[in-house]
Amino acid sequence: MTDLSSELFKTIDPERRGTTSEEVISQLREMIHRGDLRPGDRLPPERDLAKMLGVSRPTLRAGIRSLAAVGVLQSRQGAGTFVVKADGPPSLDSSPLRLMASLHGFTSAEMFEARQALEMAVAGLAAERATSDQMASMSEEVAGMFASLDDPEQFLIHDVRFHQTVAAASGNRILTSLMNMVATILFDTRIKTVKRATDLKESAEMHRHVYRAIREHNPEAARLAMSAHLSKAQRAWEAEADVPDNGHHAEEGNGAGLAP
Amino acid sequence: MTDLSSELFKTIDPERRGTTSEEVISQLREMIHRGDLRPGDRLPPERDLAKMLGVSRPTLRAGIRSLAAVGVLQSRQGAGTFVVKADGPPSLDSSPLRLMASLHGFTSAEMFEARQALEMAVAGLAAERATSDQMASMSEEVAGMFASLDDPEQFLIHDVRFHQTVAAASGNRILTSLMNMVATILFDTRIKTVKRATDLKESAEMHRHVYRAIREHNPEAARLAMSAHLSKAQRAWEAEADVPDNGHHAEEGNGAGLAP
DNA sequence: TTCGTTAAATGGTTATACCTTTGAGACCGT
DNA sequence: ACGGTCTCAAAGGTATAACCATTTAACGAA
Repeated sequence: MTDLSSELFKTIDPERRGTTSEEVISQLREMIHRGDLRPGDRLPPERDLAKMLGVSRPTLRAGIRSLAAVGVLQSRQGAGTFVVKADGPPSLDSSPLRLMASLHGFTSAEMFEARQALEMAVAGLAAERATSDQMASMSEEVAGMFASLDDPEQFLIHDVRFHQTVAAASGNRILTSLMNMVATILFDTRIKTVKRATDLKESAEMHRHVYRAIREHNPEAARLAMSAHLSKAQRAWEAEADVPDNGHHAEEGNGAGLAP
Repeated sequence: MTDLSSELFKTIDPERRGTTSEEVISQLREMIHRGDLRPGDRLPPERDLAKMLGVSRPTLRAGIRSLAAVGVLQSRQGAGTFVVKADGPPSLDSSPLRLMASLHGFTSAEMFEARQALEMAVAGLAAERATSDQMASMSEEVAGMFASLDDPEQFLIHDVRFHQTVAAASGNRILTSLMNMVATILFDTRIKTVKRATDLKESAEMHRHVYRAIREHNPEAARLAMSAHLSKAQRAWEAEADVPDNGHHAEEGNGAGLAP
């Protein structure tokens, strides 16, 4: 089975029973899966844990570091190593995606499109499930946008919070995580675009349309409103950044790079 | 700006200029962003690279390990450390998501829903952009399914390949990666379900509907066909696994856990 | 030429020592 | 008795050095 899996997917060889540090990773993952380690828990000191697992401290540290790199563990010098706290919306680290964007030369257009797809899905679900509290939060953020038409930075804060509220209202934390992952990467870009934005009012209006569709429990309308909003945002960015629309799967260099 | 970002997103403190190993990670990321390191390239030996960066070998290894954990680098004993090759569809490691599923108690329902949303988006895009070659591949896989109605494992292979072909045809590698990430997690589940599947013919038919919609360049039809297919698949799994449908955002324990 | 052997290169592991930060308890002054 | 400061143990971070295991390729014998 696992062999079949490795043929079809490029998975990172689980349970290879090969290197020692991979064994450590497996052990720690087991502890988490079994529930021995719960969010917020503190791991035993490295020196002790190393003895328990029968490995040297550097090897243990290698395993811990791998888990820390993917956002599962977090080490604080002098304090200890903790299982990451699960408060609020869970968040996947976006640096892997960021690196992959550099490696494969992802274009901003692709990023925007991915975000649009995710936000549309999330908006549709939110229209089906949003609680009145969540809708109230959305309304507040929209109001905040209208109140910050002359303060781009403040506007952006309400903007982001609105989208996160919608995501939360979707009730699907996986889609929420993925959306945040992509949105985080586009954030740096947005903060620059918004600075000189001249159409904040229109943007606020479009957010209001999304909110209304969700309030009306109209998924399709919510999807369309969200789509329109993001398309507009993308066009605004492209116009400002002077980036030619080079089709969908651009394979030329990364002229429209993502990193500053 | 970065401060603002850390308030809104839970990002892993970039550029903290704090610990040495983080500095190493930044350096390596810079090299990749700048293009000094390209996919498939081999890094200098650890001993040399450590001297170049002015750090000790364990510290350098810590940085390398972090990057390897997120799938950017890959070390092979005796051979060297390489920047991951970018052939075929790029793939994000799914273990972070897997771990997060355990930590937060994600339900299979959420996983299915996320997959459905991603596959729908991808199918819609594929209907707009699929080349004739890609459509030919899809057709082949569908034919393969019909030819394997009595061989569940073989059927599943064609099934997976069909979905990957559709994803590739979407022209969006980010959505493709995210989709694979979620699909990988559900794979183990599916391989068990399919074994005793009695409705392979119906499943093949539904795949054919997706294919036809894409061939007709009808995005909406493709989305709906894909949605129908996955809904059916989910219901089949739920029925077989005897998992009660506990609403959308189930917050009770993880009775319908993902790991075996 | 071809195949097997061997040796150098390279990542993986261990051991040990020391530094830096953290956090809490002891201590002292008010 | 209260509060602030100090000190020190604990814990993670880094460095050095040595050795192991695997891979690769060069080398030599058939």
